[in-house]
Amino acid sequence: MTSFKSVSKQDSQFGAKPAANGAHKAAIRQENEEQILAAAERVFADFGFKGATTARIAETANVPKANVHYYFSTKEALYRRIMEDVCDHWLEAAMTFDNSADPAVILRGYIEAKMDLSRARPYGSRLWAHEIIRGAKFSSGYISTTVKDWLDSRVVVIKGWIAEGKMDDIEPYSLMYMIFATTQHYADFGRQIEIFNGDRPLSEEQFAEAKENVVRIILKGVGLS
Amino acid sequence: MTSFKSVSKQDSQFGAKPAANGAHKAAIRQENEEQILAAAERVFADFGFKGATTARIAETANVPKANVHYYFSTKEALYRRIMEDVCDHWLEAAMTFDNSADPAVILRGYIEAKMDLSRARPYGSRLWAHEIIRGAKFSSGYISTTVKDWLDSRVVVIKGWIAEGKMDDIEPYSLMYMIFATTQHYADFGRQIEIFNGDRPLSEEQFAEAKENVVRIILKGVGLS
DNA sequence: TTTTAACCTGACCAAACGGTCAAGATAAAT
DNA sequence: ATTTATCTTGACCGTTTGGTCAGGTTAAAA
Repeated sequence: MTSFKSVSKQDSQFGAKPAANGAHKAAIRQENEEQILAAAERVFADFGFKGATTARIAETANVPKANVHYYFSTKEALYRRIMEDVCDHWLEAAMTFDNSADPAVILRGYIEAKMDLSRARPYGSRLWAHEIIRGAKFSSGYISTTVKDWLDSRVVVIKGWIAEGKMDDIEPYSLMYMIFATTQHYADFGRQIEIFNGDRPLSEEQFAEAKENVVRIILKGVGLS
Repeated sequence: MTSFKSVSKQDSQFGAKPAANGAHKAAIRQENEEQILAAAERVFADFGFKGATTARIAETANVPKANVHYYFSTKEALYRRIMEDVCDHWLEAAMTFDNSADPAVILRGYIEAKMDLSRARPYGSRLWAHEIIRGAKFSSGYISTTVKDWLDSRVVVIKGWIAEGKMDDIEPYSLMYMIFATTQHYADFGRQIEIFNGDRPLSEEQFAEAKENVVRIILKGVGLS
Protein backbone atom coordinates (compact mmCIF):
# COMPACT_ATOMS: atom_id res chain seq x y z
CA MET A 1 0.00 0.00 0.00
CA THR A 2 2.50 2.58 1.03
CA SER A 3 5.20 0.72 -0.85
CA PHE A 4 8.18 1.44 1.37
CA LYS A 5 10.14 -1.35 -0.19
CA SER A 6 12.38 -3.89 1.49
CA VAL A 7 10.79 -3.98 4.89
CA SER A 8 7.78 -5.86 6.16
CA LYS A 9 5.43 -4.57 8.81
CA GLN A 10 6.33 -7.62 10.88
CA ASP A 11 9.97 -6.97 11.47
CA SER A 12 10.78 -9.35 14.28
CA GLN A 13 14.14 -10.94 14.71
CA PHE A 14 12.84 -14.26 13.37
CA GLY A 15 11.83 -13.40 9.83
CA ALA A 16 8.41 -15.01 9.71
CA LYS A 17 5.71 -14.10 12.21
CA PRO A 18 5.70 -15.55 15.70
CA ALA A 19 2.60 -13.54 16.56
CA ALA A 20 0.04 -16.37 16.52
CA ASN A 21 0.68 -17.43 20.14
CA GLY A 22 -1.42 -17.53 23.20
CA ALA A 23 -3.27 -14.37 24.01
CA HIS A 24 -0.97 -13.13 26.77
CA LYS A 25 2.24 -13.33 24.74
CA ALA A 26 0.57 -11.64 21.80
CA ALA A 27 -0.61 -8.85 24.06
CA ILE A 28 2.89 -8.36 25.45
CA ARG A 29 4.32 -8.15 21.94
CA GLN A 30 1.70 -5.67 20.81
CA GLU A 31 2.09 -3.44 23.84
CA ASN A 32 5.88 -3.39 23.61
CA GLU A 33 5.85 -2.68 19.90
CA GLU A 34 3.41 0.17 20.36
CA GLN A 35 5.44 1.62 23.20
CA ILE A 36 8.64 1.47 21.16
CA LEU A 37 6.97 2.92 18.07
CA ALA A 38 5.48 5.81 20.01
CA ALA A 39 8.82 6.54 21.66
CA ALA A 40 10.71 6.28 18.39
CA GLU A 41 8.32 8.66 16.64
CA ARG A 42 9.00 11.28 19.30
CA VAL A 43 12.74 10.77 19.36
CA PHE A 44 13.14 10.67 15.58
CA ALA A 45 11.02 13.83 15.29
CA ASP A 46 13.11 15.61 17.92
CA PHE A 47 16.57 14.57 16.73
CA GLY A 48 16.33 13.31 13.14
CA PHE A 49 17.47 9.92 11.95
CA LYS A 50 21.13 10.26 12.84
CA GLY A 51 20.57 12.33 15.94
CA ALA A 52 18.16 9.84 17.46
CA THR A 53 19.94 7.13 19.45
CA THR A 54 18.56 3.68 20.13
CA ALA A 55 19.49 4.18 23.77
CA ARG A 56 17.25 7.26 23.97
CA ILE A 57 14.40 5.50 22.20
CA ALA A 58 14.70 2.63 24.66
CA GLU A 59 14.77 5.00 27.61
CA THR A 60 11.72 6.89 26.33
CA ALA A 61 9.87 3.61 25.79
CA ASN A 62 10.91 2.32 29.23
CA VAL A 63 12.52 -0.86 27.91
CA PRO A 64 16.15 -2.01 27.87
CA LYS A 65 18.02 -1.11 24.71
CA ALA A 66 18.44 -4.75 23.71
CA ASN A 67 14.68 -5.14 23.73
CA VAL A 68 14.32 -2.49 21.05
CA HIS A 69 16.52 -4.61 18.81
CA TYR A 70 14.52 -7.69 19.69
CA TYR A 71 11.37 -6.16 18.21
CA PHE A 72 12.98 -4.12 15.42
CA SER A 73 16.11 -5.54 13.90
CA THR A 74 17.79 -2.22 13.06
CA LYS A 75 17.34 1.48 13.64
CA GLU A 76 16.62 1.92 9.94
CA ALA A 77 13.88 -0.73 9.97
CA LEU A 78 12.26 1.07 12.89
CA TYR A 79 12.51 4.38 11.07
CA ARG A 80 10.97 2.99 7.88
CA ARG A 81 8.15 1.42 9.83
CA ILE A 82 7.28 4.76 11.42
CA MET A 83 7.48 6.52 8.06
CA GLU A 84 4.89 4.04 6.78
CA ASP A 85 2.54 4.94 9.60
CA VAL A 86 3.04 8.65 8.98
CA CYS A 87 2.26 8.15 5.29
CA ASP A 88 -0.87 6.17 6.08
CA HIS A 89 -2.16 9.06 8.17
CA TRP A 90 -1.27 11.55 5.48
CA LEU A 91 -3.14 9.45 2.91
CA GLU A 92 -6.17 9.40 5.17
CA ALA A 93 -6.27 13.20 5.23
CA ALA A 94 -5.68 13.26 1.48
CA MET A 95 -8.84 11.25 0.93
CA THR A 96 -10.95 14.14 2.17
CA PHE A 97 -9.94 16.00 -1.00
CA ASP A 98 -12.37 14.22 -3.32
CA ASN A 99 -14.19 15.48 -6.39
CA SER A 100 -17.78 15.24 -5.32
CA ALA A 101 -18.93 18.58 -4.00
CA ASP A 102 -18.51 22.32 -4.08
CA PRO A 103 -14.87 23.48 -4.42
CA ALA A 104 -15.11 25.68 -1.35
CA VAL A 105 -16.45 22.78 0.71
CA ILE A 106 -13.77 20.39 -0.49
CA LEU A 107 -10.90 22.82 0.05
CA ARG A 108 -12.18 23.80 3.47
CA GLY A 109 -12.49 20.14 4.44
CA TYR A 110 -9.00 19.31 3.24
CA ILE A 111 -7.37 22.27 4.96
CA GLU A 112 -9.18 21.47 8.19
CA ALA A 113 -8.16 17.81 7.98
CA LYS A 114 -4.52 18.78 7.48
CA MET A 115 -4.64 21.29 10.34
CA ASP A 116 -6.20 18.68 12.62
CA LEU A 117 -3.53 16.18 11.65
CA SER A 118 -0.81 18.67 12.58
CA ARG A 119 -2.52 19.16 15.91
CA ALA A 120 -3.12 15.49 16.63
CA ARG A 121 0.19 14.05 15.37
CA PRO A 122 2.81 16.79 15.42
CA TYR A 123 5.64 14.27 15.73
CA GLY A 124 4.71 12.58 12.48
CA SER A 125 4.68 15.89 10.65
CA ARG A 126 8.04 16.88 12.08
CA LEU A 127 9.48 13.51 11.19
CA TRP A 128 8.33 14.02 7.63
CA ALA A 129 9.93 17.45 7.59
CA HIS A 130 13.23 15.98 8.81
CA GLU A 131 13.04 13.35 6.08
CA ILE A 132 12.45 15.88 3.29
CA ILE A 133 15.03 18.39 4.48
CA ARG A 134 17.55 15.57 4.60
CA GLY A 135 16.86 14.92 0.92
CA ALA A 136 14.06 12.32 1.14
CA LYS A 137 16.56 9.46 0.96
CA PHE A 138 14.14 6.85 2.28
CA SER A 139 10.94 8.23 0.79
CA SER A 140 11.71 9.69 -2.63
CA GLY A 141 10.21 6.60 -4.26
CA TYR A 142 7.00 7.00 -2.31
CA ILE A 143 6.81 10.73 -3.11
CA SER A 144 7.48 10.31 -6.81
CA THR A 145 4.75 7.65 -7.14
CA THR A 146 1.94 7.59 -4.59
CA VAL A 147 2.09 11.21 -3.49
CA LYS A 148 2.85 12.68 -6.91
CA ASP A 149 0.03 10.68 -8.54
CA TRP A 150 -2.39 11.95 -5.94
CA LEU A 151 -1.15 15.54 -6.25
CA ASP A 152 -1.33 15.51 -10.05
CA SER A 153 -4.88 14.18 -9.92
CA ARG A 154 -5.88 17.00 -7.56
CA VAL A 155 -4.25 19.51 -9.90
CA VAL A 156 -6.48 18.22 -12.67
CA VAL A 157 -9.51 18.69 -10.46
CA ILE A 158 -8.50 22.26 -9.65
CA LYS A 159 -7.83 23.05 -13.30
CA GLY A 160 -11.36 21.79 -13.97
CA TRP A 161 -12.74 24.24 -11.43
CA ILE A 162 -10.79 27.04 -13.05
CA ALA A 163 -11.99 26.07 -16.52
CA GLU A 164 -15.56 26.12 -15.25
CA GLY A 165 -14.99 29.60 -13.88
CA LYS A 166 -15.60 28.46 -10.32
CA MET A 167 -12.39 29.99 -9.00
CA ASP A 168 -9.53 32.31 -10.02
CA ASP A 169 -6.90 31.25 -12.51
CA ILE A 170 -4.28 30.23 -9.97
CA GLU A 171 -1.43 27.84 -10.74
CA PRO A 172 -2.69 24.77 -8.83
CA TYR A 173 0.71 23.58 -7.60
CA SER A 174 1.38 26.94 -5.95
CA LEU A 175 -1.93 26.64 -4.16
CA MET A 176 -1.29 23.10 -3.00
CA TYR A 177 2.21 23.99 -1.77
CA MET A 178 0.71 26.86 0.20
CA ILE A 179 -1.76 24.50 1.84
CA PHE A 180 0.97 21.95 2.62
CA ALA A 181 3.25 24.62 4.02
CA THR A 182 0.74 26.48 6.14
CA THR A 183 -1.01 23.49 7.69
CA GLN A 184 2.21 21.63 8.49
CA HIS A 185 3.82 24.79 9.86
CA TYR A 186 1.64 24.51 12.96
CA ALA A 187 3.32 21.17 13.72
CA ASP A 188 6.84 21.65 12.35
CA PHE A 189 7.34 25.15 13.76
CA GLY A 190 5.14 24.55 16.79
CA ARG A 191 7.97 25.42 19.13
CA GLN A 192 8.44 28.82 17.42
CA ILE A 193 4.72 29.57 17.57
CA GLU A 194 4.76 28.56 21.23
CA ILE A 195 7.54 31.07 21.94
CA PHE A 196 5.69 33.83 20.06
CA ASN A 197 2.63 32.95 22.13
CA GLY A 198 4.43 33.77 25.39
CA ASP A 199 5.98 30.31 25.80
CA ARG A 200 2.62 28.60 25.98
CA PRO A 201 1.21 26.18 23.39
CA LEU A 202 -1.78 27.43 21.43
CA SER A 203 -5.00 26.75 23.31
CA GLU A 204 -7.86 24.91 21.63
CA GLU A 205 -9.56 28.25 21.02
CA GLN A 206 -6.44 29.81 19.54
CA PHE A 207 -5.88 26.84 17.29
CA ALA A 208 -9.50 26.84 16.12
CA GLU A 209 -9.19 30.54 15.31
CA ALA A 210 -5.96 29.93 13.39
CA LYS A 211 -7.62 27.14 11.44
CA GLU A 212 -10.54 29.35 10.51
CA ASN A 213 -8.19 32.18 9.47
CA VAL A 214 -6.17 29.86 7.24
CA VAL A 215 -9.34 28.61 5.56
CA ARG A 216 -10.68 32.14 5.11
CA ILE A 217 -7.50 33.60 3.61
CA ILE A 218 -6.96 30.76 1.17
CA LEU A 219 -10.58 30.43 0.03
CA LYS A 220 -10.93 34.16 -0.51
CA GLY A 221 -7.44 34.30 -2.01
CA VAL A 222 -8.38 31.97 -4.83
CA GLY A 223 -11.82 33.50 -5.35
CA LEU A 224 -13.90 30.85 -3.57
CA SER A 225 -15.78 33.10 -1.16
CA MET B 1 23.16 42.58 17.62
CA THR B 2 21.91 39.12 17.14
CA SER B 3 22.68 38.32 20.76
CA PHE B 4 23.60 34.66 20.47
CA LYS B 5 25.21 34.68 23.86
CA SER B 6 28.46 33.07 24.94
CA VAL B 7 30.29 33.08 21.65
CA SER B 8 32.21 35.78 19.90
CA LYS B 9 32.39 36.16 16.15
CA GLN B 10 36.12 35.77 16.45
CA ASP B 11 36.30 32.21 17.70
CA SER B 12 39.91 31.30 17.11
CA GLN B 13 41.81 28.96 19.34
CA PHE B 14 43.63 31.82 20.99
CA GLY B 15 40.88 33.75 22.67
CA ALA B 16 41.84 37.23 21.58
CA LYS B 17 42.15 38.13 17.91
CA PRO B 18 45.25 37.27 15.94
CA ALA B 19 43.71 38.76 12.82
CA ALA B 20 45.72 41.98 12.69
CA ASN B 21 48.69 40.43 10.87
CA GLY B 22 50.26 41.06 7.55
CA ALA B 23 47.96 41.09 4.58
CA HIS B 24 48.74 37.60 3.34
CA LYS B 25 48.10 35.81 6.62
CA ALA B 26 44.89 37.73 7.10
CA ALA B 27 43.75 36.74 3.64
CA ILE B 28 44.49 33.08 4.34
CA ARG B 29 42.49 33.23 7.53
CA GLN B 30 39.54 34.90 5.89
CA GLU B 31 39.44 32.52 2.97
CA ASN B 32 39.67 29.43 5.15
CA GLU B 33 37.01 30.66 7.53
CA GLU B 34 34.68 31.44 4.66
CA GLN B 35 35.28 28.05 3.09
CA ILE B 36 34.58 26.26 6.36
CA LEU B 37 31.49 28.35 7.08
CA ALA B 38 30.03 27.70 3.63
CA ALA B 39 30.69 23.98 3.93
CA ALA B 40 29.27 23.82 7.43
CA GLU B 41 26.10 25.63 6.40
CA ARG B 42 25.48 23.00 3.72
CA VAL B 43 26.34 20.04 5.92
CA PHE B 44 24.35 21.26 8.94
CA ALA B 45 21.37 21.95 6.67
CA ASP B 46 21.57 18.50 5.13
CA PHE B 47 22.13 16.48 8.30
CA GLY B 48 21.13 18.60 11.29
CA PHE B 49 23.37 19.41 14.22
CA LYS B 50 23.98 15.89 15.43
CA GLY B 51 23.94 14.30 12.00
CA ALA B 52 26.59 16.64 10.64
CA THR B 53 30.13 15.39 11.32
CA THR B 54 33.19 17.56 11.55
CA ALA B 55 34.92 15.14 9.18
CA ARG B 56 32.27 15.75 6.51
CA ILE B 57 32.43 19.51 7.01
CA ALA B 58 36.21 19.36 6.60
CA GLU B 59 35.92 17.22 3.49
CA THR B 60 33.33 19.57 1.96
CA ALA B 61 35.52 22.56 2.75
CA ASN B 62 38.64 20.81 1.39
CA VAL B 63 40.64 21.22 4.56
CA PRO B 64 41.96 18.64 7.04
CA LYS B 65 39.64 18.01 9.95
CA ALA B 66 42.12 19.41 12.45
CA ASN B 67 42.07 22.69 10.57
CA VAL B 68 38.35 23.04 11.20
CA HIS B 69 39.07 22.91 14.92
CA TYR B 70 41.88 25.38 14.48
CA TYR B 71 39.48 28.04 13.24
CA PHE B 72 36.40 27.03 15.24
CA SER B 73 37.06 25.57 18.65
CA THR B 74 34.04 23.26 18.77
CA LYS B 75 31.26 22.01 16.53
CA GLU B 76 28.77 23.93 18.63
CA ALA B 77 30.70 27.20 18.23
CA LEU B 78 30.68 26.70 14.47
CA TYR B 79 26.95 25.98 14.53
CA ARG B 80 26.19 29.08 16.59
CA ARG B 81 28.27 31.25 14.30
CA ILE B 82 26.31 30.06 11.27
CA MET B 83 23.01 30.59 13.07
CA GLU B 84 24.09 34.19 13.63
CA ASP B 85 24.67 34.68 9.92
CA VAL B 86 21.31 33.11 9.08
CA CYS B 87 19.59 35.44 11.53
CA ASP B 88 21.34 38.47 10.07
CA HIS B 89 19.97 37.62 6.65
CA TRP B 90 16.51 37.02 8.04
CA LEU B 91 16.64 40.41 9.76
CA GLU B 92 17.58 42.04 6.48
CA ALA B 93 14.46 40.65 4.81
CA ALA B 94 12.42 41.65 7.84
CA MET B 95 13.43 45.27 7.33
CA THR B 96 11.48 45.43 4.09
CA PHE B 97 8.31 45.18 6.19
CA ASP B 98 8.24 48.80 7.27
CA ASN B 99 5.34 51.11 7.98
CA SER B 100 5.72 53.73 5.33
CA ALA B 101 3.55 52.86 2.38
CA ASP B 102 0.45 51.15 1.14
CA PRO B 103 -0.31 47.83 2.92
CA ALA B 104 -0.47 45.94 -0.35
CA VAL B 105 2.91 47.31 -1.42
CA ILE B 106 4.53 46.48 1.93
CA LEU B 107 3.13 42.96 2.12
CA ARG B 108 4.06 42.25 -1.48
CA GLY B 109 7.58 43.50 -0.87
CA TYR B 110 8.01 41.42 2.26
CA ILE B 111 6.67 38.22 0.69
CA GLU B 112 8.90 38.70 -2.34
CA ALA B 113 11.93 39.34 -0.13
CA LYS B 114 11.26 36.17 1.83
CA MET B 115 10.74 34.14 -1.34
CA ASP B 116 13.98 35.50 -2.79
CA LEU B 117 15.82 34.63 0.41
CA SER B 118 14.55 31.04 0.20
CA ARG B 119 15.80 30.90 -3.36
CA ALA B 120 19.18 32.52 -2.71
CA ARG B 121 20.02 30.84 0.61
CA PRO B 122 18.08 27.58 0.90
CA TYR B 123 20.66 26.09 3.25
CA GLY B 124 20.15 28.83 5.78
CA SER B 125 16.40 28.33 5.74
CA ARG B 126 16.73 24.59 6.14
CA LEU B 127 19.20 25.04 8.96
CA TRP B 128 16.69 27.26 10.71
CA ALA B 129 14.00 24.63 10.19
CA HIS B 130 16.24 21.97 11.73
CA GLU B 131 16.89 24.23 14.69
CA ILE B 132 13.20 24.90 15.36
CA ILE B 133 12.06 21.32 14.86
CA ARG B 134 14.72 20.26 17.32
CA GLY B 135 13.16 22.57 19.90
CA ALA B 136 15.12 25.78 19.28
CA LYS B 137 17.65 24.86 21.97
CA PHE B 138 20.28 27.32 20.75
CA SER B 139 17.99 30.07 19.53
CA SER B 140 14.99 30.30 21.84
CA GLY B 141 16.52 33.37 23.45
CA TYR B 142 16.91 35.10 20.12
CA ILE B 143 13.36 34.16 19.06
CA SER B 144 11.75 35.29 22.29
CA THR B 145 13.48 38.68 22.13
CA THR B 146 14.62 40.01 18.75
CA VAL B 147 12.24 38.04 16.55
CA LYS B 148 9.24 38.29 18.86
CA ASP B 149 9.69 42.03 19.32
CA TRP B 150 9.80 42.48 15.57
CA LEU B 151 6.78 40.24 15.02
CA ASP B 152 4.72 41.94 17.71
CA SER B 153 5.49 45.34 16.20
CA ARG B 154 4.32 44.13 12.77
CA VAL B 155 1.15 42.77 14.35
CA VAL B 156 0.46 46.25 15.69
CA VAL B 157 0.94 47.69 12.21
CA ILE B 158 -1.47 45.15 10.72
CA LYS B 159 -4.03 45.81 13.42
CA GLY B 160 -3.76 49.47 12.50
CA TRP B 161 -4.55 48.65 8.88
CA ILE B 162 -7.56 46.62 9.99
CA ALA B 163 -8.78 49.41 12.25
CA GLU B 164 -8.52 51.84 9.35
CA GLY B 165 -10.58 49.45 7.23
CA LYS B 166 -7.75 48.95 4.77
CA MET B 167 -7.94 45.15 4.96
CA ASP B 168 -10.11 42.34 6.31
CA ASP B 169 -10.30 41.57 10.00
CA ILE B 170 -7.76 38.75 10.01
CA GLU B 171 -5.91 37.63 13.12
CA PRO B 172 -2.44 39.06 12.29
CA TYR B 173 -0.41 36.19 13.75
CA SER B 174 -2.23 33.67 11.52
CA LEU B 175 -1.37 35.80 8.52
CA MET B 176 2.29 36.14 9.47
CA TYR B 177 2.61 32.40 10.14
CA MET B 178 1.14 31.74 6.70
CA ILE B 179 3.72 34.02 5.11
CA PHE B 180 6.57 32.40 7.09
CA ALA B 181 5.38 28.91 6.22
CA THR B 182 4.71 29.42 2.54
CA THR B 183 7.85 31.38 1.69
CA GLN B 184 10.19 29.09 3.62
CA HIS B 185 8.50 25.99 2.21
CA TYR B 186 10.19 26.63 -1.13
CA ALA B 187 13.56 26.18 0.59
CA ASP B 188 12.80 23.66 3.33
CA PHE B 189 10.74 21.34 1.15
CA GLY B 190 12.64 22.15 -2.02
CA ARG B 191 13.52 18.50 -2.52
CA GLN B 192 9.82 17.52 -2.42
CA ILE B 193 8.87 20.26 -4.87
CA GLU B 194 11.71 19.11 -7.10
CA ILE B 195 10.32 15.56 -7.14
CA PHE B 196 6.81 16.82 -7.90
CA ASN B 197 8.34 18.85 -10.73
CA GLY B 198 9.64 15.71 -12.44
CA ASP B 199 12.90 15.56 -10.48
CA ARG B 200 14.06 18.94 -11.74
CA PRO B 201 14.48 22.09 -9.65
CA LEU B 202 12.05 24.89 -10.36
CA SER B 203 13.27 27.06 -13.23
CA GLU B 204 13.56 30.79 -12.82
CA GLU B 205 10.27 31.20 -14.67
CA GLN B 206 8.50 28.62 -12.52
CA PHE B 207 9.81 30.22 -9.36
CA ALA B 208 8.77 33.69 -10.50
CA GLU B 209 5.29 32.36 -11.24
CA ALA B 210 5.11 30.69 -7.84
CA LYS B 211 6.16 33.94 -6.17
CA GLU B 212 3.48 35.90 -7.99
CA ASN B 213 0.84 33.31 -7.11
CA VAL B 214 1.76 33.41 -3.43
CA VAL B 215 1.53 37.21 -3.44
CA ARG B 216 -1.80 37.17 -5.27
CA ILE B 217 -3.47 34.58 -3.06
CA ILE B 218 -2.40 36.21 0.19
CA LEU B 219 -3.15 39.80 -0.84
CA LYS B 220 -6.57 38.91 -2.15
CA GLY B 221 -7.12 36.55 0.80
CA VAL B 222 -6.86 39.38 3.30
CA GLY B 223 -8.77 41.87 1.16
CA LEU B 224 -5.85 43.87 -0.19
CA SER B 225 -6.59 43.58 -3.90
C1' DT C 1 69.54 36.56 9.01
C1' DT C 2 67.33 35.32 13.00
C1' DT C 3 63.38 35.14 15.75
C1' DT C 4 58.68 34.89 16.57
C1' DA C 5 53.91 34.28 15.77
C1' DA C 6 50.58 32.25 13.07
C1' DC C 7 49.11 28.37 10.19
C1' DC C 8 48.89 23.33 9.12
C1' DT C 9 48.03 18.31 9.80
C1' DG C 10 48.74 13.09 10.55
C1' DA C 11 48.18 10.47 14.34
C1' DC C 12 45.95 9.72 18.28
C1' DC C 13 42.25 9.27 22.23
C1' DA C 14 38.16 8.72 25.24
C1' DA C 15 33.30 8.60 24.72
C1' DA C 16 29.21 7.34 22.39
C1' DC C 17 27.20 4.70 18.98
C1' DG C 18 24.40 0.62 16.65
C1' DG C 19 24.21 -3.85 17.13
C1' DT C 20 25.21 -8.82 19.19
C1' DC C 21 24.92 -12.57 22.29
C1' DA C 22 24.59 -15.90 25.88
C1' DA C 23 22.07 -16.95 29.61
C1' DG C 24 18.07 -16.53 32.25
C1' DA C 25 12.80 -15.83 32.85
C1' DT C 26 8.15 -16.71 31.47
C1' DA C 27 4.28 -18.77 29.34
C1' DA C 28 2.25 -21.89 25.99
C1' DA C 29 2.12 -26.59 24.13
C1' DT C 30 2.72 -31.55 24.82
C1' DA D 1 5.72 -32.41 34.58
C1' DT D 2 8.43 -31.65 30.82
C1' DT D 3 9.52 -29.58 26.68
C1' DT D 4 9.51 -25.85 23.57
C1' DA D 5 9.04 -21.20 21.95
C1' DT D 6 9.09 -16.61 23.01
C1' DC D 7 10.46 -12.71 25.84
C1' DT D 8 14.13 -10.23 28.58
C1' DT D 9 18.53 -8.08 29.56
C1' DG D 10 23.39 -7.02 31.33
C1' DA D 11 27.55 -7.27 29.31
C1' DC D 12 30.12 -6.86 25.48
C1' DC D 13 32.23 -5.45 20.63
C1' DG D 14 33.84 -3.00 16.54
C1' DT D 15 33.17 1.49 14.52
C1' DT D 16 32.48 6.33 14.40
C1' DT D 17 32.57 10.58 16.67
C1' DG D 18 34.28 15.30 18.50
C1' DG D 19 38.25 16.88 19.99
C1' DT D 20 43.56 17.02 21.12
C1' DC D 21 48.38 17.48 20.33
C1' DA D 22 53.14 17.40 19.02
C1' DG D 23 55.82 18.60 15.52
C1' DG D 24 56.03 20.67 11.28
C1' DT D 25 55.76 24.72 7.56
C1' DT D 26 55.25 29.46 6.31
C1' DA D 27 55.37 34.36 6.58
C1' DA D 28 55.86 38.57 9.13
C1' DA D 29 58.69 41.18 12.42
C1' DA D 30 63.16 42.43 14.46
